[in-house]
Amino acid sequence: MRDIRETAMRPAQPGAMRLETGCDQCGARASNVCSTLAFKDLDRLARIAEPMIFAPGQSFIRESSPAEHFFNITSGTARLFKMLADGRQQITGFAGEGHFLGLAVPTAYAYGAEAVDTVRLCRYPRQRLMRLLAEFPAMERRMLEEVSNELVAAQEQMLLLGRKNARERIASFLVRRMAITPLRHGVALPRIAMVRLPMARRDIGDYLGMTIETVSRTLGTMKREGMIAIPDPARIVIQRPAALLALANGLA
Amino acid sequence: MRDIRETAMRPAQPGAMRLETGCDQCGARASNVCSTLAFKDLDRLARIAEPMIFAPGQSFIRESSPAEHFFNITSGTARLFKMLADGRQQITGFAGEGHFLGLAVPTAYAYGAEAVDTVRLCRYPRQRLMRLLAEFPAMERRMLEEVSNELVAAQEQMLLLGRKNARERIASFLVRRMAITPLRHGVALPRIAMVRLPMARRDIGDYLGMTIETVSRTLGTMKREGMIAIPDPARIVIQRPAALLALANGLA
DNA sequence: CGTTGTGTTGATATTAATCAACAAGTGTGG
DNA sequence: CCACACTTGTTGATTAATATCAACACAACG
Repeated sequence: MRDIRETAMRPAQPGAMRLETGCDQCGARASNVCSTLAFKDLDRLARIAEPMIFAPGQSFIRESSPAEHFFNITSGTARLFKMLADGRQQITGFAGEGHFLGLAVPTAYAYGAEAVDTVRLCRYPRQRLMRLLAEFPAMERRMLEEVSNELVAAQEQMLLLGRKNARERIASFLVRRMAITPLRHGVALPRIAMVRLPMARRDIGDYLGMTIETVSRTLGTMKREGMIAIPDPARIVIQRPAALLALANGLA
Repeated sequence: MRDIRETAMRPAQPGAMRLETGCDQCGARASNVCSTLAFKDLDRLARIAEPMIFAPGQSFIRESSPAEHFFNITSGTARLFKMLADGRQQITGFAGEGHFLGLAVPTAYAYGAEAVDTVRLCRYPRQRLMRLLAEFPAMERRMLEEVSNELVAAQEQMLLLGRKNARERIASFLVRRMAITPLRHGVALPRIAMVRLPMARRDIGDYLGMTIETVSRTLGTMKREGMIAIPDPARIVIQRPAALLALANGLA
């Protein structure tokens, strides 16, 4: 693990500086920590960051362990999960580039985290980061915004888990993923979209509250209906986005 | 709706003042907005508060409507819910005395809110409150804390909805409610506890992702097993708290 | 070239939903 | 005051959806 390098980008507005953290090792960048920090603050933040890299399957947060660190993913996808004693697992979310982990944890982590594919991230000692944060109200506001977004997503997921059937769950998942996939020109609903699924069927099931068999069967049915195509298990082509969206919202 | 009255309590620490908001009309108090505001700040906050009262069943937040207000419940219980077009409903949480509503909403409310029993609350114009907040970092931190707690609860609920069976869901619900009921001396797990359920079976079902029939049947089974007693539909006596807790965590 | 992991598909079991009936409580109007 | 409608909760019978158990195809890998 080598030194972190911080980059000051061209100011979006006069007097404002965009923060970008990354690491020499992986070359990745995350630019969503805070948008209004002074140059010297960037420096102080970067100085306490520890860049790390994790292979697929590696765990980097253990549920219920003391929350000593704060994480900022720079590339790859991680699964965040809660477990029951008998091994039943619920994935509460997937965290990708730019996501924060360890925000909503007063003392102990409320969930575990594992790398889905190769994950690069920057780790910050929690105490030191918190002391820094206290000095930068803008950063605190950015964190509130981030946690709020997560909460909205969590509420949406509760609706899915509590009230949607298998087809609607898969459709909702694909629609959400479609939004995550970077779209050219920011078009909201392209005629045909490709969704990448870096996670295994097991993870999709544990995220949507169903078994791998039901995930597979439901995808198979949609494929037979011409709603989607599956060139390989990790890629889904959305052939009828409008129909999928309607299904996701229980309108079909 | 009359004037709001603000009360300055004896300072917990020198220089710190505890905030308490309430309304003359209902007499209720909520003292958890912020614990470290100067006296003049209390005054400014209280000046923009609008005390309101809602009868059982009344709606005071409509899903997807512009988030123009921020709410602080002073007494009673409200249900927060999301709906699908065909009427399926998921209650994302119950909000009681001291809870904040409308925090995690950038532009539009992500959920609707209705009074379960008689609800008294203080409403704050969002814009004006936000301007005030910007001046009080302590308050912003308190909000982050609140949203974080909600997020942790939401993740716990995802585990429940995605992976627990009917018995485990009901057990988890009762255990959670048990924690909410104020306990004398703060004892964590009393030998016998009483849980009040101000909400109807319909609401419990919509919260736990099951039908009213399954809620009723599951409670009936637990009663027959001697795990709980049901003096009337709105009160549950926990007769074997340890067994209930084990069941809630999937250990039975 | 066997081994292992992943995804798919089929047959069966199980859980909870649905449909239905009814009891008890509540409010209304005559 | 009673008759009535209406709501809520409970329980029973049946159905439907998904889980479970099982087999197998296929790719990756030593």
